[in-house]
Amino acid sequence: MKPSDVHTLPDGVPEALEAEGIAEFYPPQAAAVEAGVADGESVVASVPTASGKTLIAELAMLSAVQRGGKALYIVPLRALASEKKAEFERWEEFGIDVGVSTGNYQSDGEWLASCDVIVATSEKVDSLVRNNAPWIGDLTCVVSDEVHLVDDSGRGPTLEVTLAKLRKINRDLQVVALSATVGNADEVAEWLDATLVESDWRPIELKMGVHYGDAINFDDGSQREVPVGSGQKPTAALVGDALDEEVDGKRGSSLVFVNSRRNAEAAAGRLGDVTAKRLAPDEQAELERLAAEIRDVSDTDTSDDLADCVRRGAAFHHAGLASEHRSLVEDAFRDRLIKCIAATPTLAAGVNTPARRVIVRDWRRYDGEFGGMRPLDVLEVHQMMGRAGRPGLDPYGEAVLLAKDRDTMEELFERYVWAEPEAVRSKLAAEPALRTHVLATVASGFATTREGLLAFLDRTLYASQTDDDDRLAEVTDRVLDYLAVNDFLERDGDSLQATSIGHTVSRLYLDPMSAAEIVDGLREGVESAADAGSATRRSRPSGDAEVPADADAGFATASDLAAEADGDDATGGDAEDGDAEDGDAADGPTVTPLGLYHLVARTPDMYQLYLKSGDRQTYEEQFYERETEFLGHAPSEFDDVAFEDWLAALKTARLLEDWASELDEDVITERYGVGPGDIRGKVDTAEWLLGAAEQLATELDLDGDVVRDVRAAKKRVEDGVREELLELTGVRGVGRKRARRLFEAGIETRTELRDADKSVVLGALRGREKTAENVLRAAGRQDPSMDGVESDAAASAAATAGSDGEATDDGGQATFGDFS
DNA sequence: AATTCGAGTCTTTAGACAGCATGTC
DNA sequence: CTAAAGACTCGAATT
Repeated sequence: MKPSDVHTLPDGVPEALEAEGIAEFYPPQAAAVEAGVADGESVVASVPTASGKTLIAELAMLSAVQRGGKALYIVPLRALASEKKAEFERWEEFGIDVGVSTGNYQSDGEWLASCDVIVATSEKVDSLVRNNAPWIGDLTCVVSDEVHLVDDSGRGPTLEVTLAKLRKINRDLQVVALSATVGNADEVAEWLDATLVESDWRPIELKMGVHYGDAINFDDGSQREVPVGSGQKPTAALVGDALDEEVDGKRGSSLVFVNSRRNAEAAAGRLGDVTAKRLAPDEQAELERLAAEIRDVSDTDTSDDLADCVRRGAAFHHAGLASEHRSLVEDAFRDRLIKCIAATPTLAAGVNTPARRVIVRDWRRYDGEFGGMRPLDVLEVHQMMGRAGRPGLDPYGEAVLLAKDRDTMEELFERYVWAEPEAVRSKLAAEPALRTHVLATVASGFATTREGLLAFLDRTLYASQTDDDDRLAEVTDRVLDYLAVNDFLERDGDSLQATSIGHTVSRLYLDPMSAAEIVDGLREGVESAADAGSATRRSRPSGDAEVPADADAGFATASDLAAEADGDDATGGDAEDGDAEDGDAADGPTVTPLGLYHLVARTPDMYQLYLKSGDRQTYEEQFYERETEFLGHAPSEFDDVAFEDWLAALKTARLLEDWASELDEDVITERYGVGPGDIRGKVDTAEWLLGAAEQLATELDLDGDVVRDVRAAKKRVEDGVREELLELTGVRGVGRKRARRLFEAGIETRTELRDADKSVVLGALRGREKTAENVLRAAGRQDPSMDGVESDAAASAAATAGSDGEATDDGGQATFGDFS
């Protein structure tokens, strides 16, 4: 069967597909067409990665649009949303408009309504449904990519409930679910009333095997000699071997999966030795350029280490990388410039990065709940192995596990090579998942009674998988109690209704538990502010009498210590603000940024930082020093679990405070043991939660000061600056660094900037004319031209002094970058 | 005397969605 | 009930 056999596509599309080289459909694609994907029929396609799933989705969506409909493509990751959008945009010449909607980025709302195909994350779709996006009702076709993720306890329930809601809104909705090969695709198909298309077929052969001794033993019985030199690690031997084998003049790249970030970095460092020896001269030059670009992304150790690997042809990849790092590495690997990536599972789930050889080095991963190292799921290992084989480059892909003895080899064959993937099971019947979805379901009118709610939940995968209806009802009742107690819902006899605040929580996409924590915390903040100066102090354990009872002394000690220890003064100033306000509580707030950061950090919506050894003591001390700033009730220090959580949240809050005190990225990454990507993640989440807190405070009509404090704390974390720079960072083109330099040069407000002496502005911005002109224009200056203006010496001196070490450190690079 | 090597011990441990309204150095 | 790699530490051997 071929594209022109499908008569439901828009004119020209079959020809375009054939022009792309699709002379004949792959067997799973043909099966899907026979099942009616292009005729509006629902289909579940459970097929290996890279076997043409996307085309199945495209056939469904394009034919749906041709019939006058509208299609939605649901992805699990934001990065995949942009990838898919770019892919679908090639249909624009046939009149198909493509839009994206994620938390990060979204096409204009009105345009979205006019789009034919919309790509969005599952959470975003859920949110759009909650907020009654007008176009949801127009959908005729929904594609759910990677549906097997309904098995995920954190995010699976969202996908499940969202699909149920979409199907309820439009009874004739065509659902196309794309899944990795799983143990029970039939159950998924049954749930969605869809035809199942199941296949093991791959366009590129995948050889799976286990390396043991001096050879890879493949599943087809063949062997490949890969001797491990003395003092050499098997991984290095395998990477080198792949690179030495040329097929059509193309050398083999490798992907190595390991179980921790640290292992990824260490392995990449070692593998750099292997790749560096095998680079062509032109590649070396190219890699040097790439390394410089990577180093430029962020001034941190992670960035430097990555650059060092990359210049030798290897790289590591994990969630601690800045997103720019990630895409630079991914792109260079796809362009075959980087020969080998050592990665954590980020890469297995993310954007498409195929390699000739995939090495699953670590097949066990630490799991705290399990209490040790736990073998990875078959599904997960298969996902990694599925990355083997680059279409058009490799005749086959090789996926290799490592065994150090014969027994392990047998076990690995048994456990992964021959094994069927696990069945996917719904995780909906857990309290945290239901808490949020029950509220949303009631708030957006999908159910108005307990029975209606249960009837709706009966449309989920969970219900179709369980025989025990009581369990769901039982958890639902517990959740309803919780929501009623916290005033998110009202129960009147049998009927359920969301309160005004309940609606807000649902709309803001908050976990109700986060909302309850935030509301409690803010209320307490207001009360203690009203309670001028007599902020309640918690009692200390008896041995701690030497800690000054006076708040001012306590803060001074804290900040002095911090400043001394780090050799910079950024923390000091912030604590001083606290001093002034705390000492004069009669007309100042007792709601400090740290208090707010801590409040949002201990919410279930914020992913906690891990307390390392020594951290416990550090943050316990800070707990007592900053005690008055916390909003809400601190747990007793004898309640070990709760207290530790509180301290972990304090660590997160301190990170945010440091960021909002203009501490340099490298200092923060070092102090908290995180990567640049983690800082961005924390800051993003805090921004979102503080934005939600602001709206909750407004909605509850809390004291105006609190709203103002929340907004200021949010702005500070958003821009990464202290209070006094907020006005300057409001100017386009002025971020935390430039604002500080301008401030040091005596320019403190937008007006002062607009009317400032040009030479002072130029000096403060390190003599970069173009930048200075843009900044002045953004500030509203009529004649921003810098022609013939000389840098003011005092201003440029002040600017460099303000950012000391860093100026000498990257000065050369910054100038260099300026010319490009 | 400084440096290197190695055995034994200690420490640490993956990932990442969401509101709203626009733009870093 | 469960692991393993890397970082660190300390002491001995080497240069």
